[in-house]
Amino acid sequence: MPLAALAALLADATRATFCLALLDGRAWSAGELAAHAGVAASTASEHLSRLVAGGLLAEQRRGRRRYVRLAGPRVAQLIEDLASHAAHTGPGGGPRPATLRAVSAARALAEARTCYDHLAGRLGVTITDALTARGLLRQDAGFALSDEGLSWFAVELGAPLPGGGRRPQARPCLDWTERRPHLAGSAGAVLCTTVLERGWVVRIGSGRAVAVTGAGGEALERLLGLTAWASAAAPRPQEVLSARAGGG
Amino acid sequence: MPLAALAALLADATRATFCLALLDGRAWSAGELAAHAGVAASTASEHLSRLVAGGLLAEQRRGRRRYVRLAGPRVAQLIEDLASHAAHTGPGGGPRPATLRAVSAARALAEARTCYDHLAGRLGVTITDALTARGLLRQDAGFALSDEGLSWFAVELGAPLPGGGRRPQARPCLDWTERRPHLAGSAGAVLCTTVLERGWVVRIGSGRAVAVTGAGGEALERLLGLTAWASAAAPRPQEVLSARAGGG
DNA sequence: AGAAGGCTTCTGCCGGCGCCGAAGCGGTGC
DNA sequence: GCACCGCTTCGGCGCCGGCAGAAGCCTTCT
Repeated sequence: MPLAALAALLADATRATFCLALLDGRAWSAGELAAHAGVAASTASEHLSRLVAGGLLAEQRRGRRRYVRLAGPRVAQLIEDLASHAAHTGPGGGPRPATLRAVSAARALAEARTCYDHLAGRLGVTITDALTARGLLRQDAGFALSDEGLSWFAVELGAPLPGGGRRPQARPCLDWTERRPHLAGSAGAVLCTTVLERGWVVRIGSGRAVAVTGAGGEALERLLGLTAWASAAAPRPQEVLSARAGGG
Repeated sequence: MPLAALAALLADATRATFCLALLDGRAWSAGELAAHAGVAASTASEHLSRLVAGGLLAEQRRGRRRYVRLAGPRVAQLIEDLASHAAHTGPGGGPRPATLRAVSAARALAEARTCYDHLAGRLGVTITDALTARGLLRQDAGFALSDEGLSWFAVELGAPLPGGGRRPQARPCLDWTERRPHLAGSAGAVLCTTVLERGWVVRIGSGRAVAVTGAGGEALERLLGLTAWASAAAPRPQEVLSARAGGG
């Protein structure tokens, strides 16, 4: 596949909207995506077929529904990189949110969200900084876990990293809102899965926004010395609303 | 700038050809690019204007010539990532070279080439592996230079790395031909600049292909224990021909 | 079995984009 | 000053692609 053909898949506003929505790492149905992008079902169907044929999306038919998700971490990284570059390019920097509701949703997303399969936003960046300050993650000459970092995942967190796979254990992912790198790769995925499984972090709304729970605040303080979420209240109601809106 | 607009810049075969050619890190004139892509000067002019306006290229007017280059390392990385993903996607894998001359050029490129501002091909991957085997570069839990690696650049190579900049000192760049990562980032750039300055590696033809000289072979053996280029002959004539052809 | 719902295919419309050649502009060389 | 050269702008052509609506298929629900 030539480079231009791959880029053409993302060069349409509707398909780009699909891919950005799918960055939440979950599977969406064709109808959900159509409504999200504001196009007819027939239009969405054709777009999805092209994205699947191009290898960007993986589909799964369940009854009369067609569920679709990003084809894998590499695709997510590619879209994330493109989106990050796009956001920091051009005259205006980026479109500003129009409605009050959009502002609330944007604020919730900037605070804490998932980025495909890892944590992003202020939460993701703060955790990454804490790992670095504790000598668990090296950012000075690249981006890699130290030996202490590897044992921290296995012993302190109790979630050892898979080894030997082709996927890098640690890689930087440029955060849209913070404009600084946060932890991605299999370590980022393990961390995100773990905190969600243990109820330390919960999804709010139906989109990418998440919030730290009380137990999560305690865990972050115990494991990483983070006090910012130590006595965090439950997420405020207006931030829960329509968290699926917005691409960031 | 929306994601779709950025992708649209690369979604045209002619513009993609321009960007891939510019991955050699040097400045091309508008006419050179037009000839390379096989389009009229007027067509190339319009494409270049769009790429410059979109922030992908930086231009420099010199007299009646318009020189253009990639806007920076981030752009180069983005295009490299997209091209790498595109090359490994799709049914056929990729187009095969047609002519004998193209085969020779492709072989030279696979052996050793520049990738924007660092070394790639078998040479780049082998150096990266040697750095890793000597404990100078960690790839097991990410991608970062060790403290020994930092001092290796300063003491052994005699080219200390710039510190404190926003650009990562070490990052992986997936090699098209080897399908494995090689060293990029400021460390990769310093290494490439150094070996070119000292005549250890020379450009062959007008494109991205390079070759290790006799002095270079000795240096690689002394610094990294690499014997593969220790008694390398001068580059063979047919590999010099039309090394500018091919996008790889 | 019948009805409803989700998705797909087909058709036609329309706008945008890539392309070229011709003409024009500015810089360079003789 | 004149000719040449590289690039740009303009006009026009043709094609591709995105879009919605109608019709149809298949699954699920009642």
